[in-house]
Amino acid sequence: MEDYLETIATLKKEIGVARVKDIGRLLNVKNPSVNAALNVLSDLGLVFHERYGYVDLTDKGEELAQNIKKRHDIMVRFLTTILKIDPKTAEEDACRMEHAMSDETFEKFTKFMEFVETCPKKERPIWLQNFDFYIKTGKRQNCTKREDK
Amino acid sequence: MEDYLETIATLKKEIGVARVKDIGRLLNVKNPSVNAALNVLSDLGLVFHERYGYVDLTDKGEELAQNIKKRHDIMVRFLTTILKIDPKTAEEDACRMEHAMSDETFEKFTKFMEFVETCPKKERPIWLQNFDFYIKTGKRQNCTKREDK
DNA sequence: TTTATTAGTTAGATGAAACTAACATATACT
DNA sequence: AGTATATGTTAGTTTCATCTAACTAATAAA
Repeated sequence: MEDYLETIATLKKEIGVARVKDIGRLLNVKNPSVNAALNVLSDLGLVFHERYGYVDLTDKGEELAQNIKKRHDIMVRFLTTILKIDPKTAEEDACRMEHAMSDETFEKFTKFMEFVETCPKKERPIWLQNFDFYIKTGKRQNCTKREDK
Repeated sequence: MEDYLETIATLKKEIGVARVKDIGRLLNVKNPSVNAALNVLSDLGLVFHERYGYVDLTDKGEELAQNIKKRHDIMVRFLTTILKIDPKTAEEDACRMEHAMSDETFEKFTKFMEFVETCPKKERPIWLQNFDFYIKTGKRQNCTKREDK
C-alpha cells in the first residue's frame, strides 16, 4: 500500500494527475490490482477516488506519501554517495528498504546524510575518501599517528 | 522462507537441533505453518526433514542461511554502532532490512563496517565522534581548517 | 450522432502464507 | 507394557494481493 501512495504522489508531481493505468504501469501490476488497492486506501481515508476519475491523495495520504518518498530518497542518497552502489541497484534496494525502516532509523539516516552532505571541508569528507580508498585497494591510507580530535 | 532458514540455523547453533515447535516459537507462527514451509524448503533442496524428526539444513540451505545471518548481523552492527539505534529497534529493523538488500549492497555494507571497526586510531573513529556530536548538538565541531588528508 | 478506441471496473480464479481443529506419533512416567 | 502428554502432521479455511476475462464508461474520430 505504501508503494501505491508513493506512486500516486510521484505521478501528481510528474504529470499533474494520477491515473489507474499509470499507477499500474509504474508498479508493474494490472488495473484491477490498482483498483482493489484504491478501494482499501479510500477506506483508510488516504486517497480520494471516484469512479472513472483521477486519483488524488487526502491530506493524510499526502503526508504519508511524502514520508515514504523521504525514506526512499534518503536510502538512495546513502547507497549511492556513501556506499557507491550503482544508481539502478540503489534505486531497487531503496524501494524495498524504505518499507523496512523504523522511524528512529529513518531519522538517524537523515542526520547522517546531513552530516556528510554539509561537510564544510570539501565536497567529499576526508574519511569518506579514505573509505573509497579502502574499497579500491583493501588498504588504509593515513595510518600514521595524527593528533586532530 | 529466508526467515525459516535463518531460524533453523540459529536453533542448530544455540541448542543443537531444530524442532518444528521451536522454529514456530521464534517466528511467531503455529506448527502447521512451519510444516508447510519445511515442505517447500525441502522441495527446494534447502532442508532435510523426515516425519517427526529434527530439521536439518542441506549444504545449500546452510550456505543460504549463513548468508542471511551475515546480512542480519551487518545491519545490526551498522544500526547500533554507526547510527546508535537502540538494540531492540536495530534488531527489528535488521530483521526486515536483511531481506531487502542486494548482494552488492550487502558487500559494501560489510566493507564499510570493516573500515569503521578496524580503525587504527582509537576505538571510535574521529569522524564518527564528530557525527555523535552532531547528533547530540546539531552542530559540528572541528570546523576550522585543517590540513590532514 | 454514431461508432471505435482506450481506460476503468467488476467478477471470479489462483497462489501464498497463515490459521484452527482434528488426528497421529513419539517419549517419558507409572 | 500401557498410558498421558508433548510434539508433529493433515485437512480444510481464511485472508490477501495478484491475475484474466468480460463488461462499462468516457473520449475522440468519422
